[in-house]
Amino acid sequence: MHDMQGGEDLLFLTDEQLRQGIEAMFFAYRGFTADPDRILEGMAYGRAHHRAIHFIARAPGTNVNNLLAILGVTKQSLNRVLRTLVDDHLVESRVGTSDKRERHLFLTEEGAVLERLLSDAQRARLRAAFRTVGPEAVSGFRKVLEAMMDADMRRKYFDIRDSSL
Amino acid sequence: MHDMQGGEDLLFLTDEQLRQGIEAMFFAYRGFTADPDRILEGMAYGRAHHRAIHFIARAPGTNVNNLLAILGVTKQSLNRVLRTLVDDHLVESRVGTSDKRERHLFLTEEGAVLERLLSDAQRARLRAAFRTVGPEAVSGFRKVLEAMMDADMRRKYFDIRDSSL
DNA sequence: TTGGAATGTCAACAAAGCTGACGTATTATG
DNA sequence: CATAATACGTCAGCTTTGTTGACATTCCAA
Repeated sequence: MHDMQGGEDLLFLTDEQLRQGIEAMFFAYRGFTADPDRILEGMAYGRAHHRAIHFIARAPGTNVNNLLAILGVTKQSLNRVLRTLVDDHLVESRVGTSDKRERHLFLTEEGAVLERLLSDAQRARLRAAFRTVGPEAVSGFRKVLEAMMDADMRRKYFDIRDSSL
Repeated sequence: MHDMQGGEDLLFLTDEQLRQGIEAMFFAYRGFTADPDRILEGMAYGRAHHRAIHFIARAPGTNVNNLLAILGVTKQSLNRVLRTLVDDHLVESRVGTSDKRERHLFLTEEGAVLERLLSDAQRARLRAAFRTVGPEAVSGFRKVLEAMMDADMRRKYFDIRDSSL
């Protein structure tokens, strides 16, 4: 009994291949967060602080509502994180100019230092991985991740992406 | 002033590209867990239960220590999850045959039903993404994820992968 | 027979999510 | 102008999932 189909084109969608994809995501995400986690343990901060710092660095002057939408948490949860960062002078919260109800968020010098420390570690891992596999594979990696996002998250991802070109 | 280098080969490692990779991982992981999370909310289970169920389904008869190593949590944390699953008759814990200190873990019929429900949902999302981008991109996706793992996790990933062929 | 391994369990705690309720500016709107 | 809606902050309490530390049991192996 020989193969009826083209092989590669159909076989890559078997349940087994999909399960391997699932496990790859699981293990890779652990590696992805491992270095920043290590840096933050001991400090009074965690992964939630890292995420906030990352997106404030990425979109300086963003307001709380926007950050809320990107992070996908409640304002109470974000506020707890943001409060410690503001108290510790890593983040500055400025009253809005056009709309004074809004707060615009910026990293302080000190905040930018921590941000760089964290993102250097995370980028180093990604850079090593990217270098190992080559640009072709990286392109595929990005395509799959983008296709995997929820539609509204994909919109936000491209928003941030396109606003920093 | 014209380009001195090949472009693609060096540009794909700019900090901007790496940051986009980081954000792609963040948003994609959210999508990756969204469907199982939705299914589990309302039941008394969470993501931790899903992970345990997944790897027990994947390696039936695995012992606690092995599961501990794969999941990367403490035995106390795993035990809490495992206990509820055993109490609810989703997981069976059999005393080891060769080494009676060990417990071998299996899904019950009922457990297998839930496992299928969860993994069908998760696989459906991955399948859709994979179909959208094509086998070439999927291959790149897998390569990058594997390169991103910690060395010991990569070993475990391949162990599981190769044991179910 | 004795030390170490595998497992289970108790207690206490922390990080980070959640809901609900409420207060206070500020802006928008009828 | 009065009122509604928005943006933000905060209090209280709860859940999930992780952590340490301590201790008991069972069993394998030297």
